[in-house]
Amino acid sequence: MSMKKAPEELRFAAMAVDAVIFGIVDKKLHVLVQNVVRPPHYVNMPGFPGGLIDKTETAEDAVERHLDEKVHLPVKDVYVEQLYTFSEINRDKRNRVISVGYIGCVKPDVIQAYDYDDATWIPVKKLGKLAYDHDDMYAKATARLRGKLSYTTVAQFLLPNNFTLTELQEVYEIVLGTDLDKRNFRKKILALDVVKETGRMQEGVKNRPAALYTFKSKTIKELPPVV
Amino acid sequence: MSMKKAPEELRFAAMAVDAVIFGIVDKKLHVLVQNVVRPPHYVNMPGFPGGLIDKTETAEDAVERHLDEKVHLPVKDVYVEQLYTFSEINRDKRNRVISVGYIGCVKPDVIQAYDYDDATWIPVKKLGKLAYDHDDMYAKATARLRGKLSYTTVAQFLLPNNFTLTELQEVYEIVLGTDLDKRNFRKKILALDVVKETGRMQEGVKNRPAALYTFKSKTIKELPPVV
DNA sequence: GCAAAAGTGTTAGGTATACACCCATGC
DNA sequence: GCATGGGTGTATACCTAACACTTTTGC
Repeated sequence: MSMKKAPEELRFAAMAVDAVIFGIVDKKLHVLVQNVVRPPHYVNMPGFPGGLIDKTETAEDAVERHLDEKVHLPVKDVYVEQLYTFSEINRDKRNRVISVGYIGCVKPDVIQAYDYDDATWIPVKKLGKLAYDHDDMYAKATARLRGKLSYTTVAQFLLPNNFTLTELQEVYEIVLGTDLDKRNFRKKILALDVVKETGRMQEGVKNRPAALYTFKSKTIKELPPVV
Repeated sequence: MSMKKAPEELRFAAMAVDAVIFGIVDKKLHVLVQNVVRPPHYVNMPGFPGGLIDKTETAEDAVERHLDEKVHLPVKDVYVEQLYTFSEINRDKRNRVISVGYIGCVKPDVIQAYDYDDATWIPVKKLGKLAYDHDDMYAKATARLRGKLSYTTVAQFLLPNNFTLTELQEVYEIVLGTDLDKRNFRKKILALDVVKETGRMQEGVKNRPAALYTFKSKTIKELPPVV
């Protein structure tokens, strides 16, 4: 079956996707940005990676392709979900572009091994003015991330497969910006029955080694509020 | 300033909006549907109202315009928020159309006064197969409505400005599909401090008249879970 | 033996749940 | 006076929050 184009006068806009990819490095929340080169309005301003949707793709396909092509992040390394669609008429000052925004999370080992010059992981506290309407996109993205963290098991996509309960707690503290009580956090998370002990221990640490845990399910699950 | 079109080969898709509008009639949750006439695939199948985004509009503008034009629901009568963007390649079998879905809520008096033949409020329990991917859209829409009801003051958009606490409780029961305890519900909702007594009472009821309440704020607010 | 992080329980306060009867009104 | 829905309080179980010391390891 062949898909026809809509009549020309209806196709005034290009469709794009953009992705706000989060990750934790050095106990700080980071996002992946790339300089935008789109004269005359946005030259060397950081923005979130993205690009146009192709006629053979869904938006989900497009975001995966652009993450791979533009910033060398293969699909398998990133959890993505749709965030919000941005359609302000002048959001891209050159042409009308409507963009479907996504959020994503990557595990720390992916960031550690990240080796691509044209994109940068920057701590969210150091984010300045971004290209297009990406400031707005960032605001929606962090709000979503915080919500998801409390009510789902997204934390698993910001951690290695095996992690200590302290590391898990730190994910919550870093993203939510609050300190949590160690004993209460452990009681809560264990009661939720989403993680299990691997039986293995931390190695090569210069203090008492912690037990390593893993999420029982590899997929995101809804939860009663963790925090 | 004039907005250029993107190059022709990038503009393969038309952009649309669709809106799942909820309302309560006779203590049952209803949605507004309209028969789709789009031969050869969708003829006289119910679908949610919507239409194309125009080059001078944002998606939000478009959804408001189409609700007004296609189903005679003026903006002022409906609370709308963006839901999700649907981009499956064959979601509209004739042309490539990407649609930004919205959910909306209207107050019962709007439905009571509703007088337009080309659209119908139907009880959600009677929804059958819908046009396009609107089944999927409906699933996302109800899930969102349930979430919003528990964590925000959306209920205000499904009720008259003045309502009894029993009516408020019924909104929760109808949408969430659960029975709630009257005393506990009242304690909870009053503790949240979002409604206030108007000082007025129900009139013309054949039993003890209930006190009328109103929401303190006309806009949606986040809440700790009501239910 | 010291520095560093791991691991572990109890108490008190507050919140959620379960539950039943009297009240005001119209007819 | 009866039918209808309005309005109210208490006791218990559960959950949350606050809080400090001992353990294990590397150096």
